[in-house]
Amino acid sequence: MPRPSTPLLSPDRIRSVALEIIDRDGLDGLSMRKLAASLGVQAASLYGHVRTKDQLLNDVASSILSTVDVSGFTVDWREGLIRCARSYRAALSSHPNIVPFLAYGPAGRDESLKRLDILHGALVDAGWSRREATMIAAGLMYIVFGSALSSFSSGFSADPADYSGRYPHLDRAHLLPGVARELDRDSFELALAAFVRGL
Amino acid sequence: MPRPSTPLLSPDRIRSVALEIIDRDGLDGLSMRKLAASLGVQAASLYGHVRTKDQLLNDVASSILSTVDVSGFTVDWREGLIRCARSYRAALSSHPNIVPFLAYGPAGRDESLKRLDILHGALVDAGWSRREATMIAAGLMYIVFGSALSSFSSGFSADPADYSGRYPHLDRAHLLPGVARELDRDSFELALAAFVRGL
DNA sequence: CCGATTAACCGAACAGTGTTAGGTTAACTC
DNA sequence: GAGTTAACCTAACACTGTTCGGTTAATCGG
Repeated sequence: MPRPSTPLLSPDRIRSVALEIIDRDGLDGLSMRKLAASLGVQAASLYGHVRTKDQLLNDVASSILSTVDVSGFTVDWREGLIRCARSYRAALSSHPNIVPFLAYGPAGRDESLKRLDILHGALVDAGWSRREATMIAAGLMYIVFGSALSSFSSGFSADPADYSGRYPHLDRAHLLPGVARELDRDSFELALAAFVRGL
Repeated sequence: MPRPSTPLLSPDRIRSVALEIIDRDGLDGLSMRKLAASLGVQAASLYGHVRTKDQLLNDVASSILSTVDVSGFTVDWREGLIRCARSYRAALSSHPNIVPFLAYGPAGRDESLKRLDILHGALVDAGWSRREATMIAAGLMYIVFGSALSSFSSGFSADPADYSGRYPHLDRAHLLPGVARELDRDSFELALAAFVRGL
């Protein structure tokens, strides 16, 4: 195929289809050839619009992080922290398969830094020292990313035989998958509430 | 080379050299061929001792998690939580490059479940309901894994130009790499203390 | 002590990966 | 209408994890 009359590809379309594949098939399920096929194109053509796969994943991640809302600091800083954390978690947990990728790179994504900047400023305005503000923001991210990994409750087997006898206190762990979603949410809320209250 | 007089490979040696490579070259720096070369052997030979690369990584991860100490619950549960979390973090932060791998799989690693079982049991003994114990353990893992990702302070650039102007409150973020280690530790301690105090 | 079996390693290959170089043609610009 | 640019292509490179079939040494049974 030579140059088509109307372009088949655009950075936006590439990103959005890439995210669809990641959501459906997981992070390892995304290959440049597969992505190209979904776009009706050959793999090499992608490189006219995207510098590298890693960069593409960064862009996808940024587009997700850009939905995070940190505008809730008008009330008070505790409530602001809680709203910010909830928004972060909501963004990540709607695309859980990309979270392992976030675990790799530095947090130097622009969308992430912008929100961190606002968070940091609001905490300083509320009377915390700069160093304290940094640590509090870090702690909040620990809880957000830790819960987004959700390598906890959703990682349990549905087979009772995997636990009975071997782990005396986990004899009901096989029930976890059925309620993993709400348990994850409740665990997040508990951790968040305890953290903010304990500050 | 035919069968050598004394075997060159053993699961232990493979695991230990694999971990060396991961610590030195990162998670992506480990390939079966490179691992084999470091062991003075061809890649195919590894498969007589290891089922698959994924399984090998799981074994390496388990060997790290097996160093986590959860025996500190004799005092009281708050102190027990703190000691357990510190031990977990120490284990992970001494091999940070393997943490992204942990973000992938389910938490169904035996070494992890054994310690979770003890933690859960101790919390129930301390008077928490089973559900509360599960959520508290989850929250603790959030903080441990979130901080182990350390995609926070160690992910900042050392170039002031990356921040000045663009992020008004992060104008000293370029100083972070120099103090990242202690700042990460202090942030972890702050988050941990706040979480436990807030329960 | 000898024969059969098993264990440990190797070479070569397969299918798949990200990425690049060079070619072809349509659309746009002057 | 000629020249340039942009968008796609085919083909290839150097990798990846993994498997198959072969070769030889160590080990075990009689």
